[in-house]
Amino acid sequence: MKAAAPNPASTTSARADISFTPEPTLVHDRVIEWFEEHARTLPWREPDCTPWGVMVSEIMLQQTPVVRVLPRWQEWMRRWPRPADLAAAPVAEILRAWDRLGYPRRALRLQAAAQAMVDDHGGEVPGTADELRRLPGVGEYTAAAVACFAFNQPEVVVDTNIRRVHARAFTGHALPGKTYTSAQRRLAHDLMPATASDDGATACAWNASVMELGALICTARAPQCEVCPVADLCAWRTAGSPAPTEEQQTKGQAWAGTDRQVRGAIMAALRTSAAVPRAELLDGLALPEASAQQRSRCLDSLITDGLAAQAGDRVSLPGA
DNA sequence: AAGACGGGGCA
DNA sequence: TGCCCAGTCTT
Repeated sequence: MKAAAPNPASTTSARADISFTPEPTLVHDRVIEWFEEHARTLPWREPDCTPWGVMVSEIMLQQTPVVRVLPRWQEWMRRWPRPADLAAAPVAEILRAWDRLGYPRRALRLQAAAQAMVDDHGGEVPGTADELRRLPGVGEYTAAAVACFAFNQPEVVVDTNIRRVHARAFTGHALPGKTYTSAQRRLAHDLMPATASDDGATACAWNASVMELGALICTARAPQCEVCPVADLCAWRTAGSPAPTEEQQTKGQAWAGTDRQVRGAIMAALRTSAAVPRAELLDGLALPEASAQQRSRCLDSLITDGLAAQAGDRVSLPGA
């Protein structure tokens, strides 16, 4: 596939004055060619996958690795093949089917998004990033990703993998830093292939290819530069592969003893049981270090979030 | 701009 | 143990 020159006039910014090292078109061609040869075969990338299938995959893949998503995605698509199917499903079943993907509020938001599609979009996944962005649980990344991967629209897709590849190949940094800056957004935009000649096909290929390169080769910990198609062009390599600065270190979330751990333990217990007395549920958590107050507070927060329900003394998944 | 929000696998 | 992963939402 032939990549064209970067977008000349798709914005008001004076792109023509910006010069990149390395030359973007060269990187486009190399990375897209690499993708065509080495990309993983994933069900949501198959041509027959519906926009809904793409949407479900994108929500599941927020902060969750592909290998853990695969089996859950297969089951979800079998049980709820259209937005209306998920919208009509009991919340308890959805949370059980979400299993241990983590951040279960994503499952709730996905159902809310499905309901919005039924209410406002004729039961279909909306086809533009602006419409997608208004759905619950759909942020800047997911809106662009679904518009691009399901509807072939040349949106600027930027995830953690893409930020890292950009930081290394074009900015010369080891890591992109914790926050997504306006400078990074502008760089990603300026690096997009032109859309005039091919209706955005190369732009979408570029998005998918850079993401895959970041996931498989240009990884955070130990990048495999030996097999990288643009190693000889990479600004970070050219600079001698400097180590990450203090600023670029990732924050690292604590886990042991946090409310997130306790909430997760409560959800795990609720998924495998019918309604249980509150005290029995909280006392049964295998978390010796969690105080009674913390357990109680976390259960209350889950109820507030709509992830658990209490009727009288008994607690269960919502609607169960 | 920073913090909350799950969970498992790998170095 | 610490770090990382196709982010979003709230303050």
